[in-house]
Amino acid sequence: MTERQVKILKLIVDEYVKTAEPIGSKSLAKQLKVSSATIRNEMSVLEDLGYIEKTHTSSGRIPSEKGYRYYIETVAKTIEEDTDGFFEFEKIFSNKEAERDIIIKEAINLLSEATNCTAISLGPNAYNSKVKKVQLVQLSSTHGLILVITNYGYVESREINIDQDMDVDELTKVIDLLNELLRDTPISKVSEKLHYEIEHNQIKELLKYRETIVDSFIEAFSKFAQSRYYLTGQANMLYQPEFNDIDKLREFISTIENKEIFKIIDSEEEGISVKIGTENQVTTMKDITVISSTYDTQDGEKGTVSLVGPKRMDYRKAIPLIKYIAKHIQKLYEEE
Amino acid sequence: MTERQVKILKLIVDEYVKTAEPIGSKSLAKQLKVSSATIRNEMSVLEDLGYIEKTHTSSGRIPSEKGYRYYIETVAKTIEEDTDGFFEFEKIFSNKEAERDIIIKEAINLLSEATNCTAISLGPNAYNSKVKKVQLVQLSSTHGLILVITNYGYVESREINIDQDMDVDELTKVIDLLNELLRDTPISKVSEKLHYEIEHNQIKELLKYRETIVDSFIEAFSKFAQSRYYLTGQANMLYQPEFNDIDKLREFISTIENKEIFKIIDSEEEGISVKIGTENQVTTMKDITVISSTYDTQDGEKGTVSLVGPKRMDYRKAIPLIKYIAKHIQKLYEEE
DNA sequence: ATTAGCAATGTCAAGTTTTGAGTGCTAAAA
DNA sequence: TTTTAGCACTCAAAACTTGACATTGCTAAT
Repeated sequence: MTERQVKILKLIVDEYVKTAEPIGSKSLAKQLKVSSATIRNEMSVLEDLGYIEKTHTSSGRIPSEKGYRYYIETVAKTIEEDTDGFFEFEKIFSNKEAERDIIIKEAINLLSEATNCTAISLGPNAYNSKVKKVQLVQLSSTHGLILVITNYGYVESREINIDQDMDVDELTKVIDLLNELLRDTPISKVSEKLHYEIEHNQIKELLKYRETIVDSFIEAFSKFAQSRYYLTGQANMLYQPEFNDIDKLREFISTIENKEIFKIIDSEEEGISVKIGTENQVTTMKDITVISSTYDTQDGEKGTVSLVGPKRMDYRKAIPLIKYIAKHIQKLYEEE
Repeated sequence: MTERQVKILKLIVDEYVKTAEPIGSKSLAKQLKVSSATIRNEMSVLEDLGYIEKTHTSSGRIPSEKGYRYYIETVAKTIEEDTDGFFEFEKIFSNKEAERDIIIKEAINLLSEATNCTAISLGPNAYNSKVKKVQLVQLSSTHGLILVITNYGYVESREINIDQDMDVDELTKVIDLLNELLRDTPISKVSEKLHYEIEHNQIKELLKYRETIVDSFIEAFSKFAQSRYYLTGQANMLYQPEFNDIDKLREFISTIENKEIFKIIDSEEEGISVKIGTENQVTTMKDITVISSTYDTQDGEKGTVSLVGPKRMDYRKAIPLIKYIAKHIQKLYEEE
């Protein structure tokens, strides 16, 4: 590919991303100061090489998947440090007061709005997080609140009734025992461990409260099991011209709701990954691009930030943005 | 209106709800065992009375807003105790283990699915709930977790750093003090109260921790301020034929996202309310029906369950359903 | 009061024409 | 050798035409 051909490919991608219309030779001629005939010749070469394609014999060209791929590899990567216009995001991440989960949600919301795509945050698989502390807070003589706190600082609560025949001091002892027993136990192992201990009668005290306290704890733990994800902005996609066809939209939404994207997002790949169209193995996503970036928590866990949208996506904006967000979420975990 | 005319109106509504197509005289003739000409005469009367209308000169009839209104007042109200087919809902509400919020969410999800409309739950305005307890849980020598628990059992948490120069015993005292000071204070008044006490130097101890603890508390409180609502099922609306026109859909979604419906839902009306089309004062909702029902909590607070969808809605199903759900949510509060 | 019959009306789907943006090729110009 | 002007050709999208169809309103007969 000559330098000029690269330039033309670049322009085609940029323009097509903006307008969603096939690009003709005339419009490029103006920008490159050559005649449209010259552009046509070059386009013909680019088409033979597979970087662009026609929607029909006499239409302008649109980028092919290979074209996007090339664009991303060469063009987008060179501008990755361009964090201009990230002002709104800076504001979100510089808020030292707010809780991490809230900050992440806000960033994901803004990401979706800024790109008109669906944004997804897949938190570190909470199922693997560990118990830091369990606690009983007494609310009244008959009510209490069981709290479970993990090493990521997540809190789950369950209300319980305190029967009259329960002695508060004794309850406290049980909690202390549970704390001792469960500290640093992965959430996924809690249920197993409790049942084991109870069955082997190691802790007679627990038995007495089986029905109430222990079961409530297990309930609270199981909430963590649903891995923490946050998905937003399907409605923003309404404004993408590719979804003027409502059936496409329906298909897309149902793909998302069926959790099919998670197969793609939840991959093992490190760092940033861009899957364009058929590069996603799922057939319903042949016109969809998924960009995701992983981040590491302090504990060797991984989380993911992803963006799902049409192939015709503003990669130039989206890729640096996702890198930026992943980096900052990771920072949030480091500061802990 | 003669009895037969009522019968025809009823059939038109039922049929139109099912098919979304204008109803002609022929199809009704079969069911009523009279000729189509007779039906046409009757239809003509119904049209003069304003209960039905034509989409164009030679089309079948569709119900007008007045027609729906009549249908709801007479037909739907008589079948309100019909709780057949609520099996799935019974299952959700009979789960005594799950937390109230979870049950409500599940019910709202199912409501949206069962009706293909958007469902909204507007919880009792948490801003009016009261502080039941504040608590500090120490996680490590340098970290703590501040917890605020309200009379509805909601928990909000904020992590804080514990500086070395903070004495843990002293911290506990501060918490005790805060507990004493804030118990039963409406959330909305907390910030005000704290600032007042601090400025008037009533509690010198607080001053010292202003930056960290007190501010963290205020943060945690402010989370309650966003009144708790849960909105779901916009995607289900994709399957309503009225939204085959994507612009209508866009308009609808943006109405919802702009929180305009809350103006309508959050009304003072008691019990169930059905607003059809232009009965909603918002112009963008002239083709939309909103059904809502309030429920009471034990504390004289009110919550709302609502359903937003096209005017052509299955009122026969939706109205009893919403009544049923509101009733059961109210029960959840009573059992507390 | 009901019905059969029929002209009139407007939608929808299918087919046709027109328009215009865009291409590919060729031959001349640079 | 590269670039360009010119022109015939292609196809999609928009505009228009047509005919089939459902449905109405009316009239006159039952």
